[in-house]
Formats: sequence, C-alpha cells, structure tokens
Amino acid sequence: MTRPSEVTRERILKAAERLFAERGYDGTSIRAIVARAHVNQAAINYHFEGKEGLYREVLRAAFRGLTEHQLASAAQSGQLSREDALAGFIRRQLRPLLARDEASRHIRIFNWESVRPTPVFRKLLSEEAAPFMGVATDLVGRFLPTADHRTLVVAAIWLLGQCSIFVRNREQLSGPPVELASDEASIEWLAQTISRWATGALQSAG
Amino acid sequence: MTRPSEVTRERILKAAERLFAERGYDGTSIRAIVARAHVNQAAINYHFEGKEGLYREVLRAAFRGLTEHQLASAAQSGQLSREDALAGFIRRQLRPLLARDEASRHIRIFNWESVRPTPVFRKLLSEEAAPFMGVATDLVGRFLPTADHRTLVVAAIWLLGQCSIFVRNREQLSGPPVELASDEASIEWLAQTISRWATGALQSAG
DNA sequence: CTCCATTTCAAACGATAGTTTGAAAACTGG
DNA sequence: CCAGTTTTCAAACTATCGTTTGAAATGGAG
Repeated sequence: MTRPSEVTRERILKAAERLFAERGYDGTSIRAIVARAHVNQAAINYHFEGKEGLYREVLRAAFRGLTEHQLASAAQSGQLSREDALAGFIRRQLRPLLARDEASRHIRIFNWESVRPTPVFRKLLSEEAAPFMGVATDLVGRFLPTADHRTLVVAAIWLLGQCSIFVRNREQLSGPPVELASDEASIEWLAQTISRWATGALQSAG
Repeated sequence: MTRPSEVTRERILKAAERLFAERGYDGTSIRAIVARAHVNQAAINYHFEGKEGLYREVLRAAFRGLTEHQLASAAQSGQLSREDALAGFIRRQLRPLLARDEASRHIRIFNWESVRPTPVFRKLLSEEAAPFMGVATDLVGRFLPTADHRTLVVAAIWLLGQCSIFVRNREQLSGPPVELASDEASIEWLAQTISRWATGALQSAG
C-alpha cells in the first residue's frame, strides 16, 4: 500500500526546510514553498493542515537529524582519551562551517528558534534535549570528576558556546573586519585551536 | 528652534525598539508600532521614510548603546591585572542576563540579525565593529603575547561565545532540562565560573 | 492676528499573506 | 473495467501588510 501522496509530501518538506532555514517562519510564504516544490498551493493545507503544521514537521525532522548525528558519534567516544573525545566533539560541532549541507540547514532552523522560540520548539526541546545534553555533560565530566551536576551542565553549555558562535555567525565572520576563512584547512585549524583552549581550561579546572 | 515633532519621533523609536527586539523585523508591523507609541500610522513614513528607515535608526541606536557601554568600561581595564580585566569583561557580557533592560533589548536585536543579517546591519558591522573587537583582542592579547593577529581575533570571538550562548539562549536555559537560575547570585557564580575556565585556558595557552 | 511651513490624522490603495472551495484528475480495491 | 476514495488543481476569499493621499490641525515668525 504505497501512498502516491508521499511524493508530494516529501517535496513540500524538502522545499520548506530550505526556505524556513534561510528566511525563518515569518519570512517564508506558502507560495514560495509551493513554487520551489512544484506542487499546488492547497497541497500544504491538505497534507499538513496549514503552514504551522508543516513547520512542526520540519522542526521535528531537523531536531531528529541533528541529535541523531551527535548521539551516533558520541556512542564510540568512550574508547577515546578524554582529550581526543573533546577534540572530536568540537570538530563535529564546527562541521556546518564546512558545507551548506543538511546539518547546516537544521542548525539555521534552530538559530531562528533561539531568537524567538515557538511553542512547538519549546515542547520539543524540553522533551528531547536531555540525551544530547547528557553527551556533552558526560564529556566535560571526564575532566571535572568532582563537579556537581549544575556545574557540569554549565560547563557543557559553555563548551557549546565556544563552537556555536563561529557556526551561528559564519556569515558575518567571513566578511570584514574578521575575514574568517571557511576552507577545510582553516576550519581544521580552528577546531584544533578551540580544542587546545578548551582542553587547557578543563585540565586546569579539574 | 525646538522641534515639536521630536516627541513623536522618540515615541516611535522607543516602541519600535521594543517590538523589533521582541518579534524581529518581519514579525513587527507598522500598525503594532503606532498602536504602542500612540501615534498615527503615517507618522512612521513621515519621520523615517518607511519601516526600513525606522529599523535603520533603531539598529544604529542599539549598536551605539552596546559598544559605548563596552568601550567605556574597557578604557580603565589597563589598570587591572589581566585576570581581573578578563573577569570584568565576562561579567559585563553577562549583564543582560540580570534584567530585561535596554541592553537586553539591544542584544535581542543583534540576535535577530545574526540569523539573517540585513544589508543595513552588514554595513554597520563592517564599519564600526572594529573598536569593540579591538577591546576583546587586546584583552586576550595580554594572555597570548606571542600570538599572531588571526589567532587573537579567533580567541576574542571564542571568548565572546562562552558568554553569548548564555545570554542568547537565556529563555530556553531557564526552563527544563537546564533550569538555569537568573537571580543575581547565580549570575555572579556563572560569571566567576566562566572567568575561571577562560583564565585557565588562556594561561595554559600563553 | 495672519501667514505659512510643519506635523498630524483618517481613509484608502495595491500587494501579498494563509486559507477555503468545489470540481477535475488520479489512483486503488474489487 | 468500474466505483469510490484519495489527491491535485485553479480560483477566489478574507485578513493584514507597508505605503500613499489630501485635508485638517498645529506652531512659530513677522
């Protein structure tokens, strides 16, 4: 029982993800989505019961894509030294700098939400952010074995902040006055530099 | 020659700053602004030549307010030890966490711009970000006397990232699963904790 | 007070937004 | 192949957007 409408559904989701990532919820019109997806305008209401329902689906997919990627990589980090695990974590966090791929779009959608969270996003975050935060807290916990839980959570966020500022402001930082390069070698250098500093901080604190 | 229209102008600017900070450029309607400012709808076009012109003025005021505050505080940091100067810088960066004051609104406007920069913002940034970045690079430069300019710029951004993630995501972090408190004592603890880690990183790197 | 530029105002404009409609087309199970 | 459901489609609907208009009100200079 293959559903013929799945093709339309997927086309809408794909187009909507790109546009929501690029222009945000308010800045993206139904007409822009259907034009890119090559479907009829009423298809969105038929398949998703409106713009908001479509956005909900895009948000869920983005969240799933991001956390699954992070959790999968973190599963094997126990075999690495804490320093190598930290460096790998930071390099993965900086990955969206390299290409405008799917992960990059997912992060952009999250960036929009971080400015003005929708109720849909709030719910998603409160329900499903715990595993990802667990990965990060476990990582810093290997450096801070005596720290309490609150400190570990703050340390995890602090670590994420060191990466996210480069990812989030990629566009501005590529121009003057910073002129941050985005070729593979430069990003690798950036990842190693941040890893060195973060390692120094955690080692001297633990 | 006092201009009677200044009252209307200021009322519009004040209302617009609040709404742009809260809902972003696209999410804020002219009608919402004039309703809050208690002025006629056409006043915006009369005084600012349209919504975009008004936004330009709000953006300029926000930029001025933020950087002036930072630059003024940085002027006397040369008398402090590098560790104390760093701690003060971090504490000032975290200030918007304490209250929803003017600085908090300015930062929110910048957050909107970091997701999808308007041409107005790009120009402003490329022309006037240098002094502020200079303060930050000078600060980290006291820890990294042998580093080249690119490394100092990256270190400055890296330092800003450690603070901005808490400021930017204040709303989400105050809820589950993080439950970050925002009373004065908690923020002071946060500032000292970040200062300790950042100091450790820069000391071990320099 | 009078004159004239400045400022305010209510109303309407064209454009675009998200959604609804009802019929046509396509597909599926029998 | 047919009957009945699912899916697509062009068009129109209502609401809201930013902007424009032209007259009314206001304020200061002579």
